[in-house]
Amino acid sequence: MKINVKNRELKTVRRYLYEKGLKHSLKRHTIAELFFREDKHLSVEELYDMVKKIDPDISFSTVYRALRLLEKAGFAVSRRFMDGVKRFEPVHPKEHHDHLICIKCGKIIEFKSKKIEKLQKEIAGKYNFELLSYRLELYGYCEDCKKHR
Amino acid sequence: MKINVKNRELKTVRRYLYEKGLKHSLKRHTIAELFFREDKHLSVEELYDMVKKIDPDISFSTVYRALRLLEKAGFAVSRRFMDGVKRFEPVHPKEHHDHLICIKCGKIIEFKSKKIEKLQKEIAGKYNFELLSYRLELYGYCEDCKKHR
DNA sequence: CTATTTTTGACATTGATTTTCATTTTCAAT
DNA sequence: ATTGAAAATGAAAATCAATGTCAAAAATAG
Repeated sequence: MKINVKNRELKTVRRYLYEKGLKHSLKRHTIAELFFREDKHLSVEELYDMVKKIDPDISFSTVYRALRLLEKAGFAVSRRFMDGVKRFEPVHPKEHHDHLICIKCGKIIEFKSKKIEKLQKEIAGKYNFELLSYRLELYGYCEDCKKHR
Repeated sequence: MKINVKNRELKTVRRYLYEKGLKHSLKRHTIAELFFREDKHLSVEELYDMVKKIDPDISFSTVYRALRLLEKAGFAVSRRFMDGVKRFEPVHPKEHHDHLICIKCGKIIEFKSKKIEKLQKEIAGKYNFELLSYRLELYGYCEDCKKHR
């Protein structure tokens, strides 16, 4: 039996809003649903362009604020890759992961490596750092793009 | 006998400028000297603030352009950490390195790990990526800051 | 020293992000 | 269903870092 991740996320979002005394609107719902469905790294701009096709009356501001809200609530995290643009991705109840980024087509692939994590902890320990988070990004040409460049 | 890194860098910068038909100005010299002397990750803003104390007649533009020039010439590289601000660091004739960043005081420590690099190559290979560059940043509290937080 | 070319400073522009504020919508209590 | 208080929304403005423009100033070759 398959769990419907998207609906579970949306229910939790609704509960969060309720607990915080915030309101649940159709527009917010549309945005969050699409965001969870896509389940990718998206900039405000990118998500806005997709949202527009579903409901042209949703403004950039609303998409922007919805993503900030999702982030504050812990349903999304944001990061900037080398282009300097902030991108959001849904947070899943899954482990930390890192990114392979194609510098030609922009494709982003997630991966994880326990071995690398272990080495990172060792390094932090060596410098007496209290390690809280980290980012590892690998840049290059993806399988498709390295053929035609 | 200690090698004067700073002067070696400046000589090379001067030669680079000459080869490119560019001019060597006192202001450029002041900026580059300070940049190499500090030998840290600095934003244009940060370097500008330091430069001002030496020569208040140097403008932000000039510092900005000097750093871009150093970057183009290969004497500096730039990157953005999580605060989204571009920072430059002098390039030394040494290997790739990564960063430990204190989220309280902003201190940046460099480190390298051959083991991690090897694992990265393996991962890129697994996804048929042609790996060109990468960044690894570890965030947390440094030795000093974890005491007083 | 002078002519030519580059550099500089001040300001303008860009592009992304964030804030403002007047208006509209939501939601709980009637 | 109506209403009133609080929150959400859209459009526009403000912000902020990064970058571009251009007339005036400075550097270098001759």
